[in-house]
Amino acid sequence: MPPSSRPLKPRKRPVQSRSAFTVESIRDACIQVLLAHGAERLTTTRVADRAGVSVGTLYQYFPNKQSLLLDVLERHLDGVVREVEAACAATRNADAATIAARIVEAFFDAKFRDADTSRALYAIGSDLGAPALVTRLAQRAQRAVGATLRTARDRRFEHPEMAAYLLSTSVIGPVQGLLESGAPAARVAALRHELVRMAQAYLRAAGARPRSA
Amino acid sequence: MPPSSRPLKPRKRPVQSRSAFTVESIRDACIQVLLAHGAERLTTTRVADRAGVSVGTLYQYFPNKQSLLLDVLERHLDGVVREVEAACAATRNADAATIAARIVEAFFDAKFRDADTSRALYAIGSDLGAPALVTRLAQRAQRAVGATLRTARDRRFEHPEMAAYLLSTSVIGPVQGLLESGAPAARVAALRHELVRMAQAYLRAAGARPRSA
DNA sequence: ACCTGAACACCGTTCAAGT
DNA sequence: ACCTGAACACCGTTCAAGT
Repeated sequence: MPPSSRPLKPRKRPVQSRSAFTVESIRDACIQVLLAHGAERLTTTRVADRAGVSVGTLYQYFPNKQSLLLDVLERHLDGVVREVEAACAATRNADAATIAARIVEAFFDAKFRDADTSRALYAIGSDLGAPALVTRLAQRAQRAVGATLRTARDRRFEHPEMAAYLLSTSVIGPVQGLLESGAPAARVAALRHELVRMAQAYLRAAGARPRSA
Repeated sequence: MPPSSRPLKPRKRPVQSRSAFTVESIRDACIQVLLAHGAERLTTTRVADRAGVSVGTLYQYFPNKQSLLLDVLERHLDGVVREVEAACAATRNADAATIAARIVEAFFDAKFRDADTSRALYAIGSDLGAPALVTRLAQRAQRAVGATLRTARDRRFEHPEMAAYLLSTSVIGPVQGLLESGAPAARVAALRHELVRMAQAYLRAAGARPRSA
């Protein structure tokens, strides 16, 4: 059946604790299969096998393959956004340079903490539905960033949302490229530092000093 | 058969002119189906139907579905890179701000010239093999950018390749976000302008003035 | 409540037969 | 040289039957 013709969300919620364990093992198996076989070899049967259940069980909790992949992707991205939000909360009222550095570093580090998984999950990014999810989570990050930018003690931004958008999204490409190419740690570290410089340079250019022009 | 177990490149080359037409119509049909039905409804039979040929014919020129998608994606990206390369060639020996502006604008405009197609093609980005292709073309762009940065009349860069990498990749995220969200033209224009500012601010920070410190 | 796995439909790919 | 389309294998999804 065409997977896009049905609602994707209404996956069943586990009621008993043994099934909560089942669902979690299916998610784990999904990532493992993704890492071991790649996205195109990822089969619902294979995931179920690896999880030690039958396909039927998988379909009791995930209405289709895509919803499983999106669920796994969402959990990953949610963790990343959570760390960005924490960085924002922690740098309120700091100067713009510090804010820029902490935010960029938070995103960067969250992505590279488990680089293999991050990389494998990019493979999901195409399935229709993923863009929407990514957009939604990106907006959450932008809200946090924008709110913090407004508190910068040494800068006043005319369009904090736009600055937040650029700050949040400009990191994506460089990071994605590093993950995909499997760059060595030294290069990763160098680019992390360079990204911070870029973010700071941008905020310096985009925000005016509040008192003295 | 698993699509990843066989070499993907050796697709047949058309010899007679009528078959050259056939191949081109298959490529066109592929984009049309992508736009009309989306990536997950894109079926080799559907593409062949739309192209007015049989599936068998499609498989004479493309060893499998993925190679067709990659071919279409490659043509698109190649065009984009070509425009970036042209912008680089045209701004040699200009000042860093001009170089930054022309390069960012070239990429931006190439992507938004046919925004629908650009957006639809992101759906391919996942198929294993696409990351490699994207990486390869991104490197081509970076070489061009790096070479031009070295000629900037008012700046001297310690690591022109790194600056080129950041300049090239930092545009990807913002543009992708705009395409996916279908942002209105006004917002697109505003962000285009802001991206230029960011690129310029970064080059100012990353490159030293040659004579007077 | 939860699990199983054979059965069904659809799609990628092939190949013997045509022009 | 090029094209056709029925045939085959594999995978997503379902559902009747089990505990």
